[in-house]
Amino acid sequence: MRKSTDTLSRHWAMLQRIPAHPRWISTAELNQYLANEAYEIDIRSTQRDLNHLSTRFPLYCEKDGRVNHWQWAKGAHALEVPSMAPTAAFAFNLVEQYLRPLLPGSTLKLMQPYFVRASGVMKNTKFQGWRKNVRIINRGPHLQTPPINNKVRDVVYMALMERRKFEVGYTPRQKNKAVTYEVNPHGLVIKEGITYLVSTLWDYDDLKHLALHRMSKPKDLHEPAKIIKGFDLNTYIENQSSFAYPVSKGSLKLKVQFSNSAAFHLQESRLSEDQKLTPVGKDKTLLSATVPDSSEIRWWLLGFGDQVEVLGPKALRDEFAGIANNLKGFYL
Amino acid sequence: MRKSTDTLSRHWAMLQRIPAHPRWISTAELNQYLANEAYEIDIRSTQRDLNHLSTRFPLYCEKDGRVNHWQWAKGAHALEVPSMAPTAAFAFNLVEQYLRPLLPGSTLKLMQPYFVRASGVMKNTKFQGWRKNVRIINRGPHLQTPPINNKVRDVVYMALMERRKFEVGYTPRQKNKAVTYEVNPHGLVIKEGITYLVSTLWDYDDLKHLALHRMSKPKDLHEPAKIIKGFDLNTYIENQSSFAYPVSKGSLKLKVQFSNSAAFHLQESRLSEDQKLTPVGKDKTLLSATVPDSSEIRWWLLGFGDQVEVLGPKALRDEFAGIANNLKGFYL
DNA sequence: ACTAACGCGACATAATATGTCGCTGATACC
DNA sequence: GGTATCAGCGACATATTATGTCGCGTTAGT
Repeated sequence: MRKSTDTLSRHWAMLQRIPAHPRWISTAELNQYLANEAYEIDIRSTQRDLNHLSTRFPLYCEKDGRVNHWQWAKGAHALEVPSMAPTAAFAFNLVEQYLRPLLPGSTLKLMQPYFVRASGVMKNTKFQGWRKNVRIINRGPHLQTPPINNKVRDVVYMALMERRKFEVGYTPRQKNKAVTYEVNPHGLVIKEGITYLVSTLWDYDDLKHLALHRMSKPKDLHEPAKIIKGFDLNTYIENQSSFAYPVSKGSLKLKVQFSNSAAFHLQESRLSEDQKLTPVGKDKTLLSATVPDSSEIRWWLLGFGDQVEVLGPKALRDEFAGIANNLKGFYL
Repeated sequence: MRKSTDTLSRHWAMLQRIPAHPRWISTAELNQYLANEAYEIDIRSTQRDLNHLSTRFPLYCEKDGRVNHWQWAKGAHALEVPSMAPTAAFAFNLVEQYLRPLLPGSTLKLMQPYFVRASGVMKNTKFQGWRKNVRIINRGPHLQTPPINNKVRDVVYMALMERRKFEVGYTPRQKNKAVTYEVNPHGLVIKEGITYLVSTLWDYDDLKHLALHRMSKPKDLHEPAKIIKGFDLNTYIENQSSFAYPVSKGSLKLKVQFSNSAAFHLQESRLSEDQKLTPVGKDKTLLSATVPDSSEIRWWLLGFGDQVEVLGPKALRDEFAGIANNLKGFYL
C-alpha cells in the first residue's frame, strides 16, 4: 500500500511553502503545490504531515469553516541552515547599528528577524556588551526619520514589486485632511531618511512624489498599474533634477588645497581612482581628482569650512568665492 | 531492536549543527552533540543520516584520514524557513544598495548569501530591473573604501568576539615593510569607510588604532587577550577625542536662519524633538532646536554654505564668523 | 434539506529507521 | 615493523512508521 517516497525533502518543501503570518495556505493548496513539485501524495498524508510538523515547528493552524489555514506563527523566529556564522552575525550587528538612524524604522523592521538571529549568535560568544565596543562614526547629524505605517509600507512595496495599482489616503503637507489617490507606482527614492514613491495618479501622465509617511489607509487594488512607457528613474532624476541634487552629468577636475588634518583621511579612502595628494609647504596638502559634478561634492567640500580652499576648476572656485562673500556678509 | 525516535527533528538538529565551509564537524562530534540534545542514537545512524542528508542538501564530506569532516558545501546558498517575505527581500535590496559604497566590501560580503536570497525572491516578482527603479540619494561623495583581506576580517572579528589575541603583519602608512604585531583587540571603529581596531600590542597598555586594510597574514593565537580593565570605547572616543570628532558632551541651543529651499526637507525629518521652524520674511526660515554639541552638526551646517546663517549660540556664531572670515581671505 | 468538500480516526501493510555485528583500512603507539 | 585502536561502512533482523484507503462527522453553499 505504501509507495516509496522521500519524506524528508517533502517535509522540507512543505516548510518552505508555508508562508509567514499573516499570509497562509490551505491544506489542499499545499497538496497541489507538492504534486507540482513531484511529491504526488495523498492529501491525507499532507494533513498528517502538517499536524506532525506543527508539533516540532511553530506552525499555526486557523480553522476557517471546514478549511484549515496554515501559517508560521506570528513572530516565529526564522530557522535557517546552515546557521549564521559568528562573523556574519557580527556584520549584521554592525549594519543594524549603521542603518538605524538612516533608514525609516518600518523598512528596517522587515529585517528584524535577521538582526535578532544575529544577536542570538553573538550571545554565544564572549563579546558581551559588544555594542559598547563597536562604533560607527557618521558624518552629519542624525535626522529623525518620520514613521511610516507598516501596512502602508507593505502595500506600497508589494504594489511596486508586482506593478499593481493601489489606493491610498494622502495628507499633503500643511493640510489636515487626507485625500484619496489611485496610485501607479513607478519608482522609489530615499533621500535624507524620507521615502518617496514616484508615481502617477489615476490615468494622468505627470509624475508626483508621494512621501510614504504622509500615506494612510492603503488598499491594494489587485489591478496592473498604468506605467509610463520607457520610464527610467535615473534618467528622470538626472534630467529633470526632480530631487534637486545632481548638478550636471559632467565631471570636475578638482584641485583643492586642504589643511593636513583635513586631508589626513583621504590618504586612506580615496575620492577617485586618479586622486593625487601633494604636500604644499608645512601644513597644507593639494588634492587633485576627477569627480562627478554634483551637489554632493560641493556639500562635502563646504563641510570642511576654512580647512579647504578650492583652486580649480575656475567655475567652482568662483562659486565658492561667491559663497564666501555672502557668508562674510552674514557675520560682519 | 528499534527505539521510538523523532527522526525529523533530529535531522533538523543535525543540519543546524553542521557548520558552513570552511568550518566542519566530525561524525563523532556530531553524534556527541546529538546525545546532549536528547537524541541518543547509535553513531551508525548518525553516519547513515549524514549520507542520506547529503543526497538532499549541499553537504560536503572531506575525508581526513579515517575521520569524516562534514560541512555545508562552499557557496551553498542558505535555506531558511519560513522563506524570506517579498517585502523583506525588497528591504534587503534597498539596504544592499545603501551600504555598498559605505561599508568595506569584505564586511558586506558576509551578508552576501542574504542578498542573493533576496534577489532570488525578487526574481519571482514582476519588478524586473528593480535596481533601475530604486534610488537612495546620499549626502557626500562616495569615498572609495580600501579593500580588506577576507582572512584578516575573519580573524579580527573572531578575535574581537572571543576576546582572543592574534598575530598580524601591519604595514604602517608610508612604509613598505610589514612588521609583526601581537594584538589585543579592544574595540572596532568604522569612520568614513575605514575600519580601525582599537588595540594594545603585546603587554603594553597604550591603545593603538590599526586600520584593517593595512593588515596581512593574520594568525589567531587562541589565547585570551589582555584587555585593559574598565576599557570603554565610548568613553575612550569622547574623552581622548581619539578620533577627533565629537566636540563636547554638552548640547547646543541652536538658532539658525535657513533659506527656504534649504529648510524644506527639515519639515519632513526633524533635527530634534523640540525643533521649531518659523518663517522669517518671504524667503527665510528660522530653525531652533537643541542638538548634541558635535563636529557633525558643524559639518552639516557648513555644508549648506551661504544658505545658512548661524544666529546662536554666540560661541557657535563666533566660530562660523571666524570660518567665514578665513574663507573670504582665500578667495580675495 | 441536500450535496460536496474537508478534516480526521482507524486500519492494513509496505517501506524504512535503528541497533548490532563484523569487516576493512588508516592511524598511533610501542 | 608489529599491533592495538578507532572510524567508516555493508549486511541483517526487526521494531517503527509513513502511506493509501475507507468511512464518519461537520461545515458551506445552493
